[in-house]
Amino acid sequence: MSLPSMLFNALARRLSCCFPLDENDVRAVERLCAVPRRRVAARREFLREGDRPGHVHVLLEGWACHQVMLPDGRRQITAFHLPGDILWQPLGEARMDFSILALTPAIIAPIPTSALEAVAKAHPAIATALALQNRVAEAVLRRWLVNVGQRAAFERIGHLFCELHHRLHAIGLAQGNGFAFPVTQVELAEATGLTPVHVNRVLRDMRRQGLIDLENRVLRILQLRALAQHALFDPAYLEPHGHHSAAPSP
Amino acid sequence: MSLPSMLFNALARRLSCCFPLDENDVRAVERLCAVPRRRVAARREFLREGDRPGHVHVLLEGWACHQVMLPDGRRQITAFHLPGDILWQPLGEARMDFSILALTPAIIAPIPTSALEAVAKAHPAIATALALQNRVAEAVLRRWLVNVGQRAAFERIGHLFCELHHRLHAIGLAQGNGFAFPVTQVELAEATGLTPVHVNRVLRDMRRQGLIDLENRVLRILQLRALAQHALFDPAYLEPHGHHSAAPSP
DNA sequence: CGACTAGTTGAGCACACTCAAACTAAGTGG
DNA sequence: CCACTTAGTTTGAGTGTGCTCAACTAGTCG
Repeated sequence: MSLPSMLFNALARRLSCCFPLDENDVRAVERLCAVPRRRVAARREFLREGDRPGHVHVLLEGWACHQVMLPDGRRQITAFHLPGDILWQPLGEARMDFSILALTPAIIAPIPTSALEAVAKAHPAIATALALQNRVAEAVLRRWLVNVGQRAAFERIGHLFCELHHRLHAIGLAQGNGFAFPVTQVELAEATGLTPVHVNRVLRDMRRQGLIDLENRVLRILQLRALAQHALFDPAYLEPHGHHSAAPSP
Repeated sequence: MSLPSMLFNALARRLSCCFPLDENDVRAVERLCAVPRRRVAARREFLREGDRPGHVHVLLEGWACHQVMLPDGRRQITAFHLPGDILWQPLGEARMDFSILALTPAIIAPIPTSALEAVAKAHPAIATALALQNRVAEAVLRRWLVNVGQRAAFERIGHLFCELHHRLHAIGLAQGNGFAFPVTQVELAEATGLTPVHVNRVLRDMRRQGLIDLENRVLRILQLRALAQHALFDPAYLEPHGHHSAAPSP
């Protein structure tokens, strides 16, 4: 709890979850974000597969997601992003292999790649934090694959709820066990590889079991321990510090 | 075809698929790999979830895979790795969130992190190639999620075959449309989120349709175009050069 | 030769899908 | 202000893809 109170900048707050930053680092991050912001409406796809954006895109406010569309219209959401997350970082000639969509009205900081590189060079702690954040994002993606590949519908949704709660809590956006949850059931289905109808039924079951309470875009996890246990959620993959939260499988 | 004939080093060959290396770079990569090799038997899990290995692990010969095990024994393969791939790169205090298993007898080069960093600093092309390889690995992971989340069994397996053919071809390990394929049906099932029984039936159908020929650990794709079309395979995500191989969805 | 691993096939079942129809809430325009 | 639209959620009924359980074959190795 109680993040250092000076951390009003979303990126600095997020990075200091990955690696400790001193006041100097934090100020450098804040300066980095002092660029003309880009405001994006909810449900707008503001970066597209095939694009080659010239800036590092940092999400300062709101939720966003990564998605891949198949030619026949099927759609897979491959990541949810929260304030402080880096949505895309240009690298060489590489094109984006997915699109980015805002899930709420969002505020983006488009940072010149050169500026980020300069700051990373001058502040090793920031460079480390950025690399670790990237590593965690990859671990989350891997976990989603495990989810969709191995788990039943109930577990998939439960695991996703636990993951989001954990991440929101880390950046101070979860009051207790409740938090704003702007994801529709259709999007939840596209993220978990299920159909919207089935997602609805699973949510109904979770409510009946008293595990969650979800209405008006607010999700409250009533029995976090039970939900995590049922979904086989182990937050170790979200911690880049090398602490072990639980013993791995025997 | 015809890779530069001097590229006998698997890592150099792989990296030069991502970004052009000159002779100097190639020699630096070769020196980097001049460390005591680690030989691993087939089916040995040689790096485990929770470990914090001190070296960069490069696969020089053979196949390997990443896998995540759930406490109840379910297992998801999250990546296949081919010669020249980087299996794991230490970063800060981060622990591995998956295990690495050899699928054939394999040869690994454990490279000190500091040595790799020094070479990357002295050879910007190598640094770029490494970053791009990493980016491609992430794109492959994302595609696997799309596969398992959105595609039917036939498409999943077809897509995987197309991906592996493409990657093997790039490093010169596919003669025509045939290549050594050491993956068992059980492993194929664990990679695609299916059961071994169902994988078997899908393979039977593919054979009956004359799409593939798989026996004695050799896979031959008889109708690459047809298979790619049926599996909605678009290799754009495997190319870090920014070329567009096909138009994205309309 | 027995033990083990990998692959193959059959029969029956179930989890999640499809199709279809209400229903609610919020926004829009006449 | 109310009809109308649209997006999101909810429920029912029937279906099918892929799963489970089980048995059997073929190859390999000690």
